[in-house]
Amino acid sequence: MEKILVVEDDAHISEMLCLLLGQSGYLPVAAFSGTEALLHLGQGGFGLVLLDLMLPGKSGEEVLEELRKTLSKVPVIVLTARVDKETTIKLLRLGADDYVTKPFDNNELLARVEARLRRSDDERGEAAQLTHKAIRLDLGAFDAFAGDKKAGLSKREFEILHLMMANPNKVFTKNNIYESVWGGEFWGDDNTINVHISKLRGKLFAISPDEEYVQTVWGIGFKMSD
Amino acid sequence: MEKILVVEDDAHISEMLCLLLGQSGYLPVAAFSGTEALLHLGQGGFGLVLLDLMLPGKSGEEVLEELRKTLSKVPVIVLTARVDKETTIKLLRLGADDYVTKPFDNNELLARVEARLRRSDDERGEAAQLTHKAIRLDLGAFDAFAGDKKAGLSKREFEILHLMMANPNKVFTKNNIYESVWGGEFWGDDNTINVHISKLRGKLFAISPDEEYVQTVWGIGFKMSD
DNA sequence: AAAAAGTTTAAGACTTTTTTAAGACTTTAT
DNA sequence: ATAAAGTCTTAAAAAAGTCTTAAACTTTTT
Repeated sequence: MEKILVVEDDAHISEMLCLLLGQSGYLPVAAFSGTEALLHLGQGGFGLVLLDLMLPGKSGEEVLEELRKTLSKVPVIVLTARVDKETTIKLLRLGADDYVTKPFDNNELLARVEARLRRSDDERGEAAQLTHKAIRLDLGAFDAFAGDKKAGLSKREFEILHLMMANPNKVFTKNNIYESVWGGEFWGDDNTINVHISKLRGKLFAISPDEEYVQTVWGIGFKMSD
Repeated sequence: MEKILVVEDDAHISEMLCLLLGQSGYLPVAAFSGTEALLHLGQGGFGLVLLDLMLPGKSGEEVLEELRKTLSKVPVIVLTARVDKETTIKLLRLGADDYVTKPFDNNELLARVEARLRRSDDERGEAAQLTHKAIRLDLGAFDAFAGDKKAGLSKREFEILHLMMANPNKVFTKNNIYESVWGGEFWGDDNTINVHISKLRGKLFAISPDEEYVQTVWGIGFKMSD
Protein backbone atom coordinates (compact mmCIF):
# COMPACT_ATOMS: atom_id res chain seq x y z
CA MET A 1 0.00 0.00 0.00
CA GLU A 2 1.41 3.34 -1.09
CA LYS A 3 2.36 5.78 1.65
CA ILE A 4 1.51 9.42 0.95
CA LEU A 5 2.79 12.30 3.05
CA VAL A 6 0.18 15.00 3.55
CA VAL A 7 1.87 18.25 4.53
CA GLU A 8 -0.85 20.69 5.57
CA ASP A 9 -1.11 22.83 8.68
CA ASP A 10 -4.87 23.34 8.62
CA ALA A 11 -6.12 20.41 10.69
CA HIS A 12 -9.46 20.40 8.95
CA ILE A 13 -8.07 20.22 5.44
CA SER A 14 -5.45 17.71 6.52
CA GLU A 15 -8.09 15.43 7.96
CA MET A 16 -10.21 15.70 4.86
CA LEU A 17 -7.25 14.84 2.62
CA CYS A 18 -6.26 11.87 4.75
CA LEU A 19 -9.80 10.58 4.70
CA LEU A 20 -10.01 10.92 0.94
CA LEU A 21 -6.69 9.17 0.38
CA GLY A 22 -7.46 6.48 2.92
CA GLN A 23 -10.74 5.70 1.19
CA SER A 24 -8.89 5.35 -2.09
CA GLY A 25 -6.56 2.72 -0.74
CA TYR A 26 -3.53 4.82 0.12
CA LEU A 27 -1.84 5.16 3.47
CA PRO A 28 -1.84 8.86 4.37
CA VAL A 29 0.62 10.24 6.92
CA ALA A 30 -0.05 13.77 8.18
CA ALA A 31 2.62 16.39 8.84
CA PHE A 32 1.56 19.78 10.16
CA SER A 33 4.71 21.81 9.62
CA GLY A 34 7.61 22.00 7.23
CA THR A 35 10.06 20.70 9.78
CA GLU A 36 7.81 17.78 10.64
CA ALA A 37 7.51 17.01 6.95
CA LEU A 38 11.28 16.85 6.54
CA LEU A 39 11.56 14.53 9.51
CA HIS A 40 9.08 12.13 7.93
CA LEU A 41 10.74 12.41 4.55
CA GLY A 42 14.05 11.53 6.13
CA GLN A 43 12.58 8.16 6.99
CA GLY A 44 11.81 7.48 3.33
CA GLY A 45 9.22 5.09 2.05
CA PHE A 46 6.77 7.61 0.65
CA GLY A 47 5.33 7.16 -2.80
CA LEU A 48 4.14 10.73 -3.08
CA VAL A 49 3.97 14.03 -1.19
CA LEU A 50 1.08 16.47 -1.09
CA LEU A 51 2.63 19.76 -0.04
CA ASP A 52 0.87 22.88 1.13
CA LEU A 53 2.87 26.05 0.50
CA MET A 54 1.93 28.12 3.53
CA LEU A 55 3.37 26.32 6.49
CA PRO A 56 4.68 27.18 9.94
CA GLY A 57 8.32 26.29 10.60
CA LYS A 58 9.54 26.04 7.06
CA SER A 59 7.65 27.09 3.97
CA GLY A 60 6.62 24.57 1.36
CA GLU A 61 9.15 26.03 -1.05
CA GLU A 62 11.94 25.42 1.42
CA VAL A 63 10.76 21.90 2.09
CA LEU A 64 10.69 21.17 -1.61
CA GLU A 65 14.11 22.68 -2.11
CA GLU A 66 15.68 20.65 0.69
CA LEU A 67 13.96 17.52 -0.45
CA ARG A 68 15.35 17.87 -3.95
CA LYS A 69 18.80 18.66 -2.60
CA THR A 70 18.87 15.18 -1.10
CA LEU A 71 18.24 13.93 -4.64
CA SER A 72 15.00 12.33 -3.57
CA LYS A 73 12.83 11.78 -6.59
CA VAL A 74 9.61 11.26 -4.72
CA PRO A 75 6.83 12.97 -6.68
CA VAL A 76 5.48 16.14 -5.09
CA ILE A 77 2.10 17.69 -5.78
CA VAL A 78 1.83 21.19 -4.40
CA LEU A 79 -1.37 22.51 -2.89
CA THR A 80 -1.60 26.23 -3.32
CA ALA A 81 -4.01 29.09 -3.04
CA ARG A 82 -1.79 31.33 -5.14
CA VAL A 83 -2.34 30.99 -8.81
CA ASP A 84 0.07 33.49 -10.30
CA LYS A 85 2.33 32.17 -12.98
CA GLU A 86 5.55 33.18 -11.30
CA THR A 87 4.86 30.93 -8.35
CA THR A 88 3.95 28.12 -10.69
CA ILE A 89 7.12 28.45 -12.68
CA LYS A 90 9.21 28.61 -9.54
CA LEU A 91 7.60 25.51 -8.16
CA LEU A 92 8.10 23.57 -11.33
CA ARG A 93 11.70 24.69 -11.48
CA LEU A 94 12.22 23.60 -7.88
CA GLY A 95 11.08 20.15 -8.85
CA ALA A 96 7.39 19.99 -8.08
CA ASP A 97 5.62 17.56 -10.33
CA ASP A 98 2.23 19.11 -10.34
CA TYR A 99 0.11 21.56 -8.43
CA VAL A 100 -3.51 21.89 -7.44
CA THR A 101 -5.10 25.19 -6.50
CA LYS A 102 -7.25 25.50 -3.44
CA PRO A 103 -10.10 25.05 -3.10
CA PHE A 104 -9.62 21.83 -5.05
CA ASP A 105 -11.96 19.23 -6.39
CA ASN A 106 -11.51 15.86 -4.70
CA ASN A 107 -11.76 13.90 -7.91
CA GLU A 108 -9.24 16.01 -9.67
CA LEU A 109 -6.82 15.72 -6.80
CA LEU A 110 -7.24 11.95 -6.77
CA ALA A 111 -6.76 11.72 -10.51
CA ARG A 112 -3.54 13.68 -10.24
CA VAL A 113 -2.32 11.57 -7.38
CA GLU A 114 -3.04 8.44 -9.38
CA ALA A 115 -1.46 9.73 -12.55
CA ARG A 116 1.66 10.70 -10.69
CA LEU A 117 1.96 7.43 -8.80
CA ARG A 118 1.30 5.31 -11.86
CA ARG A 119 3.91 7.18 -13.78
CA SER A 120 6.55 7.05 -11.12
CA ASP A 121 5.93 3.31 -10.74
CA ASP A 122 6.57 2.91 -14.42
CA GLU A 123 9.67 5.00 -14.41
CA ARG A 124 11.27 3.70 -11.30
CA GLY A 125 11.94 0.47 -13.08
CA GLU A 126 12.32 -1.45 -9.93
CA ALA A 127 10.17 -1.19 -6.91
CA ALA A 128 11.12 0.08 -3.51
CA GLN A 129 13.48 -1.92 -1.38
CA LEU A 130 13.58 -2.71 2.29
CA THR A 131 16.94 -3.38 3.88
CA HIS A 132 17.98 -4.91 7.16
CA LYS A 133 21.62 -5.46 8.01
CA ALA A 134 23.11 -7.07 4.92
CA ILE A 135 19.90 -8.19 3.29
CA ARG A 136 17.86 -6.22 0.82
CA LEU A 137 14.29 -7.13 0.06
CA ASP A 138 13.43 -6.29 -3.52
CA LEU A 139 9.69 -5.80 -3.71
CA GLY A 140 9.74 -5.78 -7.48
CA ALA A 141 11.72 -8.97 -7.85
CA PHE A 142 9.90 -10.67 -4.98
CA ASP A 143 13.14 -11.84 -3.51
CA ALA A 144 15.85 -11.09 -0.96
CA PHE A 145 19.47 -10.32 -1.78
CA ALA A 146 22.75 -10.02 0.09
CA GLY A 147 25.02 -8.06 -2.19
CA ASP A 148 24.34 -9.71 -5.50
CA LYS A 149 23.45 -13.10 -4.09
CA LYS A 150 19.83 -14.05 -4.51
CA ALA A 151 18.01 -15.99 -1.83
CA GLY A 152 15.43 -17.54 -4.13
CA LEU A 153 12.54 -17.21 -1.71
CA SER A 154 9.22 -18.84 -2.37
CA LYS A 155 6.09 -16.74 -2.23
CA ARG A 156 5.23 -17.53 1.38
CA GLU A 157 8.80 -17.14 2.54
CA PHE A 158 8.96 -13.79 0.81
CA GLU A 159 5.74 -12.65 2.39
CA ILE A 160 6.81 -13.65 5.88
CA LEU A 161 10.11 -11.82 5.50
CA HIS A 162 8.38 -8.81 4.00
CA LEU A 163 6.02 -8.64 6.94
CA MET A 164 8.79 -8.81 9.46
CA MET A 165 11.11 -6.41 7.67
CA ALA A 166 8.36 -3.84 7.36
CA ASN A 167 8.39 -3.65 11.16
CA PRO A 168 11.78 -4.88 12.28
CA ASN A 169 11.22 -4.05 15.92
CA LYS A 170 7.94 -5.80 16.33
CA VAL A 171 7.58 -9.36 17.53
CA PHE A 172 5.12 -11.28 15.38
CA THR A 173 3.10 -14.08 16.89
CA LYS A 174 2.31 -17.09 14.77
CA ASN A 175 -1.21 -15.78 14.79
CA ASN A 176 -0.02 -12.46 13.33
CA ILE A 177 1.97 -14.17 10.67
CA TYR A 178 -0.72 -16.62 9.74
CA GLU A 179 -3.37 -13.98 9.39
CA SER A 180 -1.15 -11.62 7.41
CA VAL A 181 0.39 -14.13 5.07
CA TRP A 182 -2.26 -16.81 4.75
CA GLY A 183 -5.15 -14.49 5.43
CA GLY A 184 -7.50 -16.52 7.58
CA GLU A 185 -8.21 -17.68 11.09
CA PHE A 186 -5.26 -19.30 12.77
CA TRP A 187 -5.94 -22.90 13.75
CA GLY A 188 -3.51 -23.07 16.63
CA ASP A 189 -1.69 -26.37 16.52
CA ASP A 190 -0.18 -25.80 13.13
CA ASN A 191 3.48 -26.36 12.54
CA THR A 192 3.44 -24.84 9.08
CA ILE A 193 4.83 -21.50 10.13
CA ASN A 194 7.73 -23.10 11.95
CA VAL A 195 8.64 -25.00 8.85
CA HIS A 196 8.53 -21.89 6.72
CA ILE A 197 10.61 -19.95 9.18
CA SER A 198 13.11 -22.74 9.15
CA LYS A 199 13.40 -22.71 5.39
CA LEU A 200 13.57 -18.95 5.32
CA ARG A 201 16.46 -19.03 7.78
CA GLY A 202 18.18 -21.60 5.65
CA LYS A 203 17.96 -19.44 2.55
CA LEU A 204 19.09 -16.31 4.35
CA PHE A 205 21.99 -18.23 5.85
CA ALA A 206 22.98 -19.37 2.39
CA ILE A 207 23.44 -15.81 1.17
CA SER A 208 24.66 -14.20 4.39
CA PRO A 209 26.11 -16.73 6.83
CA ASP A 210 27.57 -14.31 9.35
CA GLU A 211 24.38 -12.79 10.58
CA GLU A 212 21.27 -14.11 12.21
CA TYR A 213 18.18 -12.48 10.79
CA VAL A 214 15.11 -14.18 12.15
CA GLN A 215 15.11 -14.32 15.90
CA THR A 216 12.79 -16.46 17.94
CA VAL A 217 11.16 -14.92 20.96
CA TRP A 218 10.34 -17.81 23.20
CA GLY A 219 6.70 -18.35 23.94
CA ILE A 220 5.70 -15.42 21.75
CA GLY A 221 6.86 -15.59 18.17
CA PHE A 222 9.50 -14.21 15.84
CA LYS A 223 11.12 -10.92 14.97
CA MET A 224 14.02 -9.53 12.98
CA SER A 225 17.24 -9.72 14.96
CA ASP A 226 18.59 -6.49 16.44
CA MET B 1 19.97 18.65 -28.37
CA GLU B 2 16.53 17.56 -27.27
CA LYS B 3 13.94 16.87 -29.96
CA ILE B 4 10.43 18.06 -29.16
CA LEU B 5 7.41 17.07 -31.20
CA VAL B 6 4.93 19.92 -31.62
CA VAL B 7 1.51 18.54 -32.54
CA GLU B 8 -0.66 21.49 -33.49
CA ASP B 9 -2.83 21.98 -36.55
CA ASP B 10 -2.98 25.76 -36.45
CA ALA B 11 0.03 26.75 -38.56
CA HIS B 12 0.36 30.06 -36.79
CA ILE B 13 0.48 28.63 -33.29
CA SER B 14 2.71 25.81 -34.46
CA GLU B 15 5.21 28.22 -35.92
CA MET B 16 5.17 30.34 -32.81
CA LEU B 17 5.80 27.29 -30.62
CA CYS B 18 8.61 26.06 -32.80
CA LEU B 19 10.23 29.45 -32.74
CA LEU B 20 9.96 29.67 -28.97
CA LEU B 21 11.42 26.20 -28.49
CA GLY B 22 14.13 26.76 -31.07
CA GLN B 23 15.24 29.95 -29.32
CA SER B 24 15.46 28.05 -26.05
CA GLY B 25 17.82 25.49 -27.48
CA TYR B 26 15.46 22.68 -28.37
CA LEU B 27 14.90 21.04 -31.73
CA PRO B 28 11.20 21.37 -32.57
CA VAL B 29 9.53 19.06 -35.09
CA ALA B 30 6.08 20.09 -36.27
CA ALA B 31 3.21 17.66 -36.89
CA PHE B 32 -0.08 19.03 -38.14
CA SER B 33 -2.40 16.07 -37.57
CA GLY B 34 -2.81 13.19 -35.21
CA THR B 35 -1.80 10.64 -37.80
CA GLU B 36 1.29 12.60 -38.70
CA ALA B 37 2.17 12.80 -35.02
CA LEU B 38 1.97 9.03 -34.67
CA LEU B 39 4.20 8.57 -37.69
CA HIS B 40 6.85 10.79 -36.14
CA LEU B 41 6.48 9.11 -32.76
CA GLY B 42 6.96 5.74 -34.37
CA GLN B 43 10.46 6.88 -35.30
CA GLY B 44 11.26 7.60 -31.67
CA GLY B 45 13.93 9.95 -30.43
CA PHE B 46 11.71 12.62 -28.95
CA GLY B 47 12.36 13.98 -25.51
CA LEU B 48 8.93 15.52 -25.13
CA VAL B 49 5.63 16.01 -26.94
CA LEU B 50 3.47 19.11 -26.97
CA LEU B 51 0.04 17.89 -27.96
CA ASP B 52 -2.93 19.94 -29.06
CA LEU B 53 -6.24 18.22 -28.38
CA MET B 54 -8.25 19.40 -31.38
CA LEU B 55 -6.65 17.81 -34.37
CA PRO B 56 -7.68 16.63 -37.80
CA GLY B 57 -7.12 12.94 -38.50
CA LYS B 58 -6.95 11.66 -34.99
CA SER B 59 -7.80 13.61 -31.84
CA GLY B 60 -5.14 14.38 -29.29
CA GLU B 61 -6.78 11.94 -26.89
CA GLU B 62 -6.49 9.16 -29.42
CA VAL B 63 -2.88 10.00 -30.13
CA LEU B 64 -2.08 9.95 -26.44
CA GLU B 65 -3.90 6.69 -25.95
CA GLU B 66 -2.08 4.97 -28.79
CA LEU B 67 1.23 6.38 -27.69
CA ARG B 68 0.82 5.01 -24.17
CA LYS B 69 -0.36 1.68 -25.51
CA THR B 70 3.06 1.22 -27.06
CA LEU B 71 4.47 1.77 -23.59
CA SER B 72 6.33 4.84 -24.68
CA LYS B 73 7.22 6.92 -21.68
CA VAL B 74 7.96 10.12 -23.56
CA PRO B 75 6.55 13.02 -21.52
CA VAL B 76 3.47 14.64 -23.01
CA ILE B 77 2.24 18.14 -22.26
CA VAL B 78 -1.25 18.74 -23.58
CA LEU B 79 -2.28 22.07 -25.03
CA THR B 80 -5.96 22.63 -24.54
CA ALA B 81 -8.59 25.29 -24.72
CA ARG B 82 -10.97 23.23 -22.63
CA VAL B 83 -10.52 23.67 -18.94
CA ASP B 84 -13.26 21.45 -17.50
CA LYS B 85 -12.19 19.01 -14.85
CA GLU B 86 -13.46 15.92 -16.61
CA THR B 87 -11.14 16.48 -19.53
CA THR B 88 -8.29 17.09 -17.17
CA ILE B 89 -8.91 13.91 -15.26
CA LYS B 90 -9.24 11.90 -18.43
CA LEU B 91 -6.02 13.28 -19.80
CA LEU B 92 -4.09 12.54 -16.67
CA ARG B 93 -5.51 9.03 -16.56
CA LEU B 94 -4.52 8.51 -20.18
CA GLY B 95 -0.98 9.33 -19.23
CA ALA B 96 -0.50 13.02 -19.96
CA ASP B 97 2.13 14.55 -17.75
CA ASP B 98 0.88 18.07 -17.67
CA TYR B 99 -1.38 20.43 -19.52
CA VAL B 100 -1.41 24.06 -20.45
CA THR B 101 -4.56 25.97 -21.33
CA LYS B 102 -4.70 28.18 -24.36
CA PRO B 103 -4.02 30.97 -24.67
CA PHE B 104 -0.84 30.21 -22.80
CA ASP B 105 1.98 32.26 -21.48
CA ASN B 106 5.26 31.55 -23.24
CA ASN B 107 7.28 31.60 -20.05
CA GLU B 108 4.97 29.24 -18.29
CA LEU B 109 5.03 26.85 -21.19
CA LEU B 110 8.81 26.93 -21.27
CA ALA B 111 9.03 26.38 -17.54
CA ARG B 112 6.81 23.35 -17.83
CA VAL B 113 8.76 22.00 -20.73
CA GLU B 114 11.96 22.40 -18.77
CA ALA B 115 10.55 20.89 -15.61
CA ARG B 116 9.33 17.89 -17.53
CA LEU B 117 12.53 17.36 -19.44
CA ARG B 118 14.71 17.76 -16.39
CA ARG B 119 12.65 15.24 -14.54
CA SER B 120 12.61 12.68 -17.26
CA ASP B 121 16.38 13.08 -17.64
CA ASP B 122 16.75 12.23 -13.98
CA GLU B 123 14.54 9.26 -14.19
CA ARG B 124 15.72 7.84 -17.42
CA GLY B 125 19.25 7.50 -16.14
CA GLU B 126 20.22 6.17 -19.48
CA ALA B 127 18.28 5.89 -22.67
CA ALA B 128 16.05 2.83 -22.62
CA GLN B 129 17.49 0.40 -25.12
CA LEU B 130 15.07 -2.38 -25.70
CA THR B 131 17.61 -5.12 -26.00
CA HIS B 132 18.10 -7.97 -23.61
CA LYS B 133 20.91 -10.46 -23.96
CA ALA B 134 20.86 -11.50 -27.60
CA ILE B 135 17.39 -10.25 -28.47
CA ARG B 136 16.50 -6.85 -29.82
CA LEU B 137 12.95 -5.61 -29.80
CA ASP B 138 12.18 -3.54 -32.87
CA LEU B 139 9.35 -1.21 -31.91
CA GLY B 140 8.83 -0.15 -35.49
CA ALA B 141 8.67 -3.66 -36.88
CA PHE B 142 6.66 -4.95 -33.92
CA ASP B 143 8.94 -7.92 -33.69
CA ALA B 144 11.95 -9.35 -31.91
CA PHE B 145 15.26 -10.25 -33.52
CA ALA B 146 18.38 -12.16 -32.59
CA GLY B 147 21.03 -10.98 -34.97
CA ASP B 148 19.17 -11.05 -38.25
CA LYS B 149 16.76 -13.81 -37.31
CA LYS B 150 13.19 -12.66 -36.89
CA ALA B 151 10.97 -14.17 -34.21
CA GLY B 152 7.68 -13.49 -36.00
CA LEU B 153 5.80 -12.49 -32.87
CA SER B 154 2.07 -11.96 -32.89
CA LYS B 155 0.69 -8.73 -31.50
CA ARG B 156 0.00 -10.05 -28.02
CA GLU B 157 3.29 -11.85 -27.84
CA PHE B 158 5.04 -8.66 -28.86
CA GLU B 159 3.20 -6.63 -26.28
CA ILE B 160 3.96 -9.04 -23.48
CA LEU B 161 7.63 -9.07 -24.39
CA HIS B 162 7.65 -5.31 -24.76
CA LEU B 163 6.16 -4.90 -21.31
CA MET B 164 8.65 -7.18 -19.71
CA MET B 165 11.65 -5.80 -21.54
CA ALA B 166 10.71 -2.27 -20.56
CA ASN B 167 11.32 -3.33 -16.96
CA PRO B 168 13.63 -6.30 -17.03
CA ASN B 169 14.10 -6.47 -13.29
CA LYS B 170 10.49 -6.45 -12.32
CA VAL B 171 8.35 -9.50 -11.86
CA PHE B 172 5.03 -9.12 -13.63
CA THR B 173 2.02 -10.83 -12.17
CA LYS B 174 -0.57 -12.24 -14.51
CA ASN B 175 -2.74 -9.41 -13.33
CA ASN B 176 -0.10 -6.87 -14.39
CA ILE B 177 0.25 -8.48 -17.76
CA TYR B 178 -3.43 -8.83 -18.37
CA GLU B 179 -4.21 -5.26 -17.48
CA SER B 180 -1.32 -3.84 -19.50
CA VAL B 181 -1.71 -5.95 -22.60
CA TRP B 182 -5.42 -6.72 -22.70
CA GLY B 183 -6.48 -3.64 -20.80
CA GLY B 184 -9.29 -4.79 -18.56
CA GLU B 185 -10.07 -6.42 -15.28
CA PHE B 186 -8.34 -9.71 -14.79
CA TRP B 187 -10.79 -12.55 -14.46
CA GLY B 188 -8.50 -14.78 -12.42
CA ASP B 189 -8.54 -18.41 -13.49
CA ASP B 190 -7.56 -17.69 -17.03
CA ASN B 191 -4.92 -19.74 -18.75
CA THR B 192 -4.57 -17.41 -21.70
CA ILE B 193 -1.47 -15.69 -20.45
CA ASN B 194 0.28 -18.98 -19.79
CA VAL B 195 -0.38 -20.08 -23.32
CA HIS B 196 0.96 -16.84 -24.74
CA ILE B 197 4.05 -17.05 -22.59
CA SER B 198 4.58 -20.57 -23.79
CA LYS B 199 4.37 -19.55 -27.43
CA LEU B 200 6.55 -16.54 -26.85
CA ARG B 201 9.19 -18.76 -25.32
CA GLY B 202 8.96 -21.08 -28.27
CA LYS B 203 9.57 -18.27 -30.74
CA LEU B 204 12.44 -16.81 -28.75
CA PHE B 205 13.96 -20.26 -28.47
CA ALA B 206 13.72 -20.64 -32.22
CA ILE B 207 15.89 -17.58 -32.85
CA SER B 208 18.18 -17.87 -29.82
CA PRO B 209 18.30 -21.38 -28.41
CA ASP B 210 21.16 -20.92 -25.98
CA GLU B 211 19.50 -18.49 -23.65
CA GLU B 212 16.43 -18.50 -21.50
CA TYR B 213 14.57 -15.24 -21.71
CA VAL B 214 11.29 -15.50 -19.91
CA GLN B 215 11.63 -16.75 -16.39
CA THR B 216 8.78 -17.94 -14.24
CA VAL B 217 8.62 -16.78 -10.65
CA TRP B 218 6.58 -19.37 -8.87
CA GLY B 219 3.35 -18.26 -7.34
CA ILE B 220 3.94 -14.73 -8.54
CA GLY B 221 4.41 -14.30 -12.27
CA PHE B 222 7.06 -13.86 -14.93
CA LYS B 223 10.12 -11.74 -15.55
CA MET B 224 13.02 -11.44 -17.92
CA SER B 225 15.81 -13.80 -16.94
CA ASP B 226 18.87 -12.36 -15.26
C1' DA C 1 13.82 -34.14 35.03
C1' DA C 2 9.60 -33.26 32.87
C1' DA C 3 6.96 -30.36 30.09
C1' DA C 4 6.55 -27.02 26.69
C1' DA C 5 8.11 -24.75 22.71
C1' DG C 6 10.78 -24.68 18.66
C1' DT C 7 13.51 -26.92 14.75
C1' DT C 8 14.40 -29.98 11.13
C1' DT C 9 13.61 -33.58 7.75
C1' DA C 10 11.36 -35.97 4.26
C1' DA C 11 7.35 -37.70 1.92
C1' DG C 12 3.03 -37.02 -0.13
C1' DA C 13 -0.74 -33.71 -1.02
C1' DC C 14 -1.64 -29.91 -3.31
C1' DT C 15 -1.17 -25.95 -6.44
C1' DT C 16 0.67 -23.67 -10.26
C1' DT C 17 2.66 -23.84 -14.68
C1' DT C 18 3.53 -25.86 -19.23
C1' DT C 19 2.19 -27.91 -23.25
C1' DT C 20 -0.85 -29.59 -26.70
C1' DA C 21 -4.62 -29.47 -29.62
C1' DA C 22 -9.09 -28.03 -31.29
C1' DG C 23 -12.35 -24.65 -32.27
C1' DA C 24 -13.63 -19.59 -32.18
C1' DC C 25 -12.54 -15.42 -33.65
C1' DT C 26 -10.25 -11.68 -36.46
C1' DT C 27 -7.94 -9.93 -40.26
C1' DT C 28 -6.59 -9.81 -45.01
C1' DA C 29 -7.07 -10.56 -49.70
C1' DT C 30 -9.93 -11.68 -53.46
C1' DA D 1 -19.26 -11.12 -49.21
C1' DT D 2 -16.43 -15.08 -48.95
C1' DA D 3 -12.42 -17.69 -48.38
C1' DA D 4 -8.02 -18.18 -46.52
C1' DA D 5 -4.67 -17.35 -43.19
C1' DG D 6 -3.39 -16.30 -39.03
C1' DT D 7 -4.28 -15.39 -34.05
C1' DC D 8 -6.51 -16.05 -29.66
C1' DT D 9 -8.95 -18.67 -26.22
C1' DT D 10 -10.40 -22.75 -23.96
C1' DA D 11 -9.84 -27.18 -22.04
C1' DA D 12 -7.42 -31.03 -20.36
C1' DA D 13 -3.55 -33.71 -19.06
C1' DA D 14 1.35 -33.79 -17.84
C1' DA D 15 5.12 -31.69 -15.44
C1' DA D 16 7.23 -28.93 -12.05
C1' DG D 17 7.45 -26.71 -7.81
C1' DT D 18 5.59 -25.50 -3.19
C1' DC D 19 3.23 -26.40 1.07
C1' DT D 20 1.70 -29.18 4.78
C1' DT D 21 1.92 -32.93 7.73
C1' DA D 22 3.90 -35.95 10.90
C1' DA D 23 7.56 -37.61 13.49
C1' DA D 24 12.00 -37.33 15.62
C1' DC D 25 15.08 -34.18 17.65
C1' DT D 26 16.76 -29.94 20.25
C1' DT D 27 16.36 -26.12 23.30
C1' DT D 28 14.21 -23.53 26.93
C1' DT D 29 11.36 -23.10 30.95
C1' DT D 30 9.47 -24.67 35.23
